Parts: sequence; C-alpha cells; structure tokens
Amino acid sequence: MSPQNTRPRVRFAPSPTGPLHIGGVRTALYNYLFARQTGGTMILRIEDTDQTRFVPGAEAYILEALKWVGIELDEGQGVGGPHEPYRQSERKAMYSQYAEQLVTAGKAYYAFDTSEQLDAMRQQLEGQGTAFQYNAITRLKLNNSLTLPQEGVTAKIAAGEPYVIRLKVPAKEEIRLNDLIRGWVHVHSSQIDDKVLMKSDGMPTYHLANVVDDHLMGITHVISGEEWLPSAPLHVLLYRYLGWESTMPRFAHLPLLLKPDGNGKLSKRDADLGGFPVFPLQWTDPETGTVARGFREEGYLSDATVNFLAFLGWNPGTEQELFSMDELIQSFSFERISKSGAKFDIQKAQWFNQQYLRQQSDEALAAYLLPALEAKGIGVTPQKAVGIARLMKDRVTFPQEMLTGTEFLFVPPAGYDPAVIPSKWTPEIALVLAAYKDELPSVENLNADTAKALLHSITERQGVKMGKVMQPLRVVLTGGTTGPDLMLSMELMGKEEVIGRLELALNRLS
RNA sequence: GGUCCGUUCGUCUAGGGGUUAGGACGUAUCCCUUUCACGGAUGAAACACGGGUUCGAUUCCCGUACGGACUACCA
Repeated sequence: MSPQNTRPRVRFAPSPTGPLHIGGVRTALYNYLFARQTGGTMILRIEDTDQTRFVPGAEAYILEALKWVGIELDEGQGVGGPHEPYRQSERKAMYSQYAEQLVTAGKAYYAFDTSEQLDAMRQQLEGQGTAFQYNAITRLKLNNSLTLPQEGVTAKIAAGEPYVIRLKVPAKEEIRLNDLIRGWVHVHSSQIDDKVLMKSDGMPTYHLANVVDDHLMGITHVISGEEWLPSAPLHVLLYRYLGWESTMPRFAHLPLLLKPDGNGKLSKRDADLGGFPVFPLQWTDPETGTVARGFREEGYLSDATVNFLAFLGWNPGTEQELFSMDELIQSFSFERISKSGAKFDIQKAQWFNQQYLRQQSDEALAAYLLPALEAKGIGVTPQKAVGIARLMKDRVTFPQEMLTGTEFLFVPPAGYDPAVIPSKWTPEIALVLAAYKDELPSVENLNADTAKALLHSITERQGVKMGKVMQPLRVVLTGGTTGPDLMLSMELMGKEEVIGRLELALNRLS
C-alpha cells in the first residue's frame, strides 16, 4: 500500500430527514478533527435510502450548518470527488450486485414475507410476552428462498412479486470488534436478526449501503454515535461475507448527548422545554411552518459552539478550556473521549459564548451592530458602533444583548425611575446638575475622562459626595438605575445630547 | 422483556492501589465599584451499592442497582 492509501479517510453520513441535530454536528466535528490532525480526508455522504423520509431543504441545511461551524469538506456531496455520486439514492444501481453476491455465496436469501405479515406476527407474539425475530430459527418457518423450492422462488421473482434480501446471520458465532473508544465488544450472532439488506423498492437498507459505500470510498475510520454500536457487529459480518474484512474500517462509537435533566437522548422537545436550541441553524419545517431555533440565530458564535461541542465527551487532559479549531485539531485523540453520555448543559455553552464574545475586537462587533441598528431604524456612525461594542461587550453573553438596555443612547428617556426620582432629586443635587449643564459647553472634547473630571470639580466645589450625584444623573440621562459605565455612555451620547437631557430634566423636575 | 454499553461534586470532567480526590460551569458569601454587570477572593458540593483480591481500594475482579442505546423493508 502506498502512503497515500494509509492516510485516514473519514465520512460524515447524515440522512436528510430534517435539520441536522447538534449531536450530529459534534459527530461531524470529531470526524473533521481526526481527518485534519492526520492529514486525512473528510467526506460528506448523504444517506437518503429512505425515500419516505426525505425532507426538502435538509441537505442544503446540512451543508450550511457544516460551513457555519467551520468544517471544511475535502470530498463528497456539495464538493464532488473521485467517488461521485455521494448521494446514496443516486448510487442505487450499485448495491444490488453485492446483495446478489451474498445470495450466491449462501450468505443471504430472498424473503417474500410482507411487512404487514411480519408486523402481525410481532404483535401477536408481543401479546404473549416474547419478541419476534427473523433469525436462524424462525427463518425456517417463513416465506423465503431457504424454505421455498427453487422453482417457486424463481417463479415468484419472475412474476414480479415483491421481495427483500436478508442476511443469513449464523446461528452460533461470537462476533468481536475492537472499538477505538470502547475496546473489545463481543456479541453473539444469535442476538442479531436476519437484517434486510435490500428493500422491496430496490433500495438498500442503511446497513448494506453503509458497508458498501464505506468500502468503495476507502473509508478507514467510522466515527459515529453510540446508537450505532448494536449494529456494528452486523456490519463486521457484512465486511467478512463480502470479502472485505482485511480492509474493514476501524470503529469509534461516540457517547451520546443526553437531556439536561431527566433521562434519555437529547431531543427537539428539550429545546422547547428548556428554551435553548438543539440545532445549529434555525429551521423552518417545510410542511408545518414550525420554526426551530438555531444556535447561530440565538447569537452563539460558531467558534464558541465548536468549543462547547468538542468538550461534550472529550477533554484534553489539561486545564485549558478555550480551544480554537486549530488547537482542537492538534489535541484531539480517541483515547480522551469518554465512554458515558454527556448531559447537555446550555449554561456551559453560554459561558463559552461569553468568553469568545469578548475576544472579538470592538470593530468586529461593530460590524454586527451596524446592520442590526439599521434594522431597528437607528442610524449611527461606525465610530459610535465601535464605542457601543466597547461599552457593552464585557457585559453580555450574546451580541444582540448589546442592543438591549442601550436604547437610551439614541432616545431620551420618556420618564424617570420613580424609585429614585423624586426621592433622591434634592435641591442640592439639582444645583450640582444645573452647574454641570452650564459648564459642559466649555469642555472642548467631551469624553469619559473629561466628563468625569468636570463633575468631580463641581461636586467638590459644592461639597456634595460623588456617590449622591451619580444615581440621579444616571436616571436623568438614561431613565433607569442600572446600565453600563455612565461616563462612557455620555461620551457616546455626545455633548449636545447630554446637555439637552440635563436641561429637559431640570425643567421637568424643578 | 432481551442484547450491548456505561456509572467521580447539580452539570462537564481530571485522576488513579496509599491524594487535603483537582479543574470548569452553575451556586453561596465577601471584595472591587456611581448602578447593573465584569473582575477578584473564599466556601458548600462527588468516587452508586455489596462482595472479593490486597497490608491497603474510589482505582483491579465479580455481582447488584441505576442509567442509556438498540431491538423496522428508519437511518
């Protein structure tokens, strides 16, 4: 094998059945980190073999979501490559030959039982407290090419009777696989049922398509969620029977993302309950029009989202928590992925976001603020937007929060907080602020420092404590009692505006 | 029900035969401060249980309990 061929090839293989779940994003991320770290290839394959569950727009959503979090594809749907097509529905013709190969080798068989018949059997047995399995024992009593005479089988097929191809799972065999995260996993073949490989509509099932495509595309490592662990032994069997065991990929089964409270897998319902997103991007259901919130739209920065997701089930073993994508690529390893599921804690995500937000430059945040303000019908200069970013960024978790509680920067207060005014609006304070108003025009360059210096000199001269003045001043200028640094706020409002508001207050309150 | 996988503070986790069991989020108190935040300091908070093995087990083994995944002609 040339060195070229030994370089890892990994794939992310979602189904376009709706918006990509955030857990799927993490799976894609781990694939990507591994690919980049090893100089390998990251592939996107669309597993759309179930035509009944196809959702328009889902594939575009997947592409956009991956792009948003910064996962670059080397090959696959959307970017092309040597193994096109990358949509399984378009590869339909490739699969049946392998299923037939298995039938010829005696490792698979045709089955004519309809889903209705099987469902009925399941129901009936369930009533008796046992589960039905299509397996080494029951297959002998069912309607398939193992029980039917050869002529009957060919006749049925020739007559166009619908059939599936099932894997003939051995009755007694120990199947082992060495998972990169879990170590050796043993499963007895008697526990595996005769899985359908080819459906009656001519499409392969996930199991066949997955194994065939992974082999054909030279996949070396299958990194996927723990929900696939139970079917991994089946896939081992498939690789073996297809004669591909020597080049079978390594498996790595990731721990699941769990509900924040209670039990179970993280689901869309949790998002509605907890008021947080479980999808990377906002998604509007094409049928119902229901909108599901997205991390991006909620104000999560993609770097923060990536960092947060990477740490759900993995850690570097050091005390560093803030990792850029490049650092994650450097540090990633399968050994440091934990085995147990991780509860989804949105507060940690918010903390990451806060950290990344303040790493942003004022200019970068201003670039966000300008259009957002414009949408609100507020026009500001770029310099003022930079000022707002500087004023607010250490105080908020999400960019949009820079605009809540800062209306006062653009609009004079309609009224004053009654808890402060009039009780703290004493004649003494009124005198100080009147003097402030009168002397402000002489300040050449009003900024936080000069504004503060002038107020200081006046309070000192009049023998009033600064602390007594600040609260009334804030209320008079902003209407409220809490908010960002007042001196900086005055700088942003501008001298004329401050004077105007003081004048207005003195008139209103005297 | 069956099979498989798992179990360290509320949460994410580090650690590992002898430790004051470490960090982060959250939380509490205090400090800073013109307010609210930010920031700083300090605190509360965990090895599921029972048996082994061992001088010694939270760490290794076995059970039990609990949790999760899977159990479709869905992926």
